[in-house]
Amino acid sequence: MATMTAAEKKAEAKTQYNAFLAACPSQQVLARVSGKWVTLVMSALGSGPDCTGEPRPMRYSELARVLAGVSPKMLSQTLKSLERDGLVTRTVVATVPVTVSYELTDLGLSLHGTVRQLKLWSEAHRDDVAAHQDRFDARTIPA
Amino acid sequence: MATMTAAEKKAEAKTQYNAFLAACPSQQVLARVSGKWVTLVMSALGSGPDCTGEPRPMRYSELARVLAGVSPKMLSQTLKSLERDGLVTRTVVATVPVTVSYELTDLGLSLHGTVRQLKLWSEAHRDDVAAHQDRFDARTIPA
DNA sequence: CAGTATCCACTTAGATACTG
DNA sequence: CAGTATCTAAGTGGATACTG
Repeated sequence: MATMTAAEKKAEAKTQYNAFLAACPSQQVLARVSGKWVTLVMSALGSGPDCTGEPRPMRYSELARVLAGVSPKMLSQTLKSLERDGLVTRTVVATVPVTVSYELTDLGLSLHGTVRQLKLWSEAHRDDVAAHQDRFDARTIPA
Repeated sequence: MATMTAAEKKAEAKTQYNAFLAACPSQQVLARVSGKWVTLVMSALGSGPDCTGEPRPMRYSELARVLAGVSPKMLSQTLKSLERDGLVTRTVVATVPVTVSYELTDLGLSLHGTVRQLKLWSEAHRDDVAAHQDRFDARTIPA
């Protein structure tokens, strides 16, 4: 039906693009890393509670304390996805009550290192960005 | 009122944490970069339509064509936020009808380079991650 | 051409309460 | 201690129609 051709072509183009999007490596990492808590969990695990130390394993409750404000749901969800991706290990010690500790894998550590690069960029350019924002807002809002 | 103390302490801790979160540089870049279209726009502008060329300016409609499936709303919104952050420039040429072109700034180019690192990590480790996911799912789902 | 305006759908995160 | 279950709020992206 010729009447559908335009819409069909559009839909098809979009499907193809979504496929490309889904396959795009940078999109995948970005999606993984951009969850609200994932970088914070990885930071805690990768640099200690104060983000300035050595990588070390931490327990669930310790993470919950360090990441003040995280709900059990989000912490659990975040840790599970990181475990699924092979970025952290989950170790259960059969004490009573049970003890669970989480630790970055080598893979997780390497991603942490890469994300650190982004962080360094941010620290290096945050003033730049803020200045641009101010100028932009000054030009657009007051009108 | 003593009955509110626990809730108050919790709220305060959360406020403090949100402040930390807001101040955390890596969170800021992540938030900026993780919009669905921002890396795609930056890629198009930074590597040409096929992601393998040189940085060059592109027009609104050209971006809309290359990023098949993007709505005018999202493209406009994405470009505006990138412009606000000083990552792209918006140039209006007073032809008729009007012509607008967008181009990465040096700042935008440098962020593009940093994000490229993430992309390289992803390409290097995607099989690793997929393998972990498969093993994880195999262990958890079939139970 | 280069957007803006409006309305809707979906995903994501948080609060809260309960369990092995 | 280490979570799970449920419900709700909020933010984010999409479809569509219209404008300077």
